[in-house]
Amino acid sequence: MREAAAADNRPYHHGDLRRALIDAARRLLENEGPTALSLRAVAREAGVSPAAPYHHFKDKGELLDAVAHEGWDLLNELMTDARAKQTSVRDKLTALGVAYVKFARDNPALYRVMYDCSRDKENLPEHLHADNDSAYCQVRDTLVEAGASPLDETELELATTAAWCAAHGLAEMVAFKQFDHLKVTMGGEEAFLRGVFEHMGIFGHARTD
Amino acid sequence: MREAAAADNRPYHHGDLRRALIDAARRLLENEGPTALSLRAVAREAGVSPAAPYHHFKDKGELLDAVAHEGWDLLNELMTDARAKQTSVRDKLTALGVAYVKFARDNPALYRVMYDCSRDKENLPEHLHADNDSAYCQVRDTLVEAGASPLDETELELATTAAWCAAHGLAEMVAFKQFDHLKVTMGGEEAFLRGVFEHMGIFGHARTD
DNA sequence: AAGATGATCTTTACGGCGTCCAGATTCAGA
DNA sequence: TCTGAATCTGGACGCCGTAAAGATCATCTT
Repeated sequence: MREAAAADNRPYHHGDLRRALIDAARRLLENEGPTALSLRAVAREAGVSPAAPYHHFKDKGELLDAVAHEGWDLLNELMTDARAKQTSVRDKLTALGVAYVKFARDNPALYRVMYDCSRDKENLPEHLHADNDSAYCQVRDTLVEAGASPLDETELELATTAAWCAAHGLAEMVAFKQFDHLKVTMGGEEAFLRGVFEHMGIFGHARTD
Repeated sequence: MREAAAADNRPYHHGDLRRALIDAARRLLENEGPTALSLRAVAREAGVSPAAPYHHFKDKGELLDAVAHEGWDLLNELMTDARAKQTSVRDKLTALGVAYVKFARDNPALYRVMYDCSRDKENLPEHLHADNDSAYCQVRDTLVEAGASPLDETELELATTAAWCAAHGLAEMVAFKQFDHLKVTMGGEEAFLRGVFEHMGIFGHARTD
């Protein structure tokens, strides 16, 4: 049986160290925050030497990219679920926005890694627009679904982008605790989030003016 | 003549090192990007030993706070000017938003420092809400100025926050070059920015529905 | 005027970081 | 079984943030 004991399968040499490193990174991220996420700490957490990760990632940035990718995958799943639970288009859009912000609230450190922060990357990963189930594409498709007025390509991209900006901005402000008091004044987080989105362009296409 | 040569006045000991350090930091930030902004590099740039800054700042974070504060001051000035140039309330709001995003585009590294990034601060500085000429207060006051419908306190704060989120989200997406192509399709940056803001809640108060 | 005082700056040092390199170990195919 | 490649370790380098101890210099007291 080798070492394929129970849950952890490490088929050869160390095992799937790449996987183990990503998991260790996410564990550290949750428990210690983004600043604690050094390559050495990840290796330590995974139980290997500081140089071991270099056989699986070109450098620290590539490990963070891998972690970020899993973050995006998780976000996409949550948004897919949130969208599927609603029937009306308007509710779908709101649910997408609320799910986005809640994800950022529940995984602030992971969210930060997803948007780079601290490295000086200049671009977001390409899969955000490419993958069909990506957050971006889901918002865009829902806007198409709404399509009372037939939107041209530029207008559609503009609306999607606007919604994304709104959600991202709100997510960061929530992370910075910019309005914990508003949440209570307005009767809970859900109501608050809906209130902000009402103010913003997620529903821009549905405006009557 | 000592060292009080020509333009640079260092009246005693070294001179106003605190000022020199902040300037050096901003210079590095512009020329080398945020990752290059180490405390040692700043000291080097200012021509002092690595430990010298500790007589003027508690730690690296406090230096960054000082740099960030100047960034906010600059942003506030730009927004004051932009607002003053317009007469109609609607134009004022748009001008505020456009000025905000342009500031972030022109000073991406500084903008990052202002929103922390990389340290795990959990809050934004308090002066953002306290100072009367702050970006936040200017948007809020302009919304009050608009005040066709009398807004209650919560509603006002909500609208201001929504506008801030929108602008911040857009600013970050612009920094990530998420739609350089949209800018050209829509005939320039100005038109693009206005287009996005049209989609968002800066004008939420003016909606007819 | 002279000496004391305290602020400012330098030197040195420590541990942690990202990364590279040389060697050891282990797997896979001939 | 032998060989070569993949994987991991140990050690090293230069950078980082920060602390402590000594040097320098403006200012204050007398």
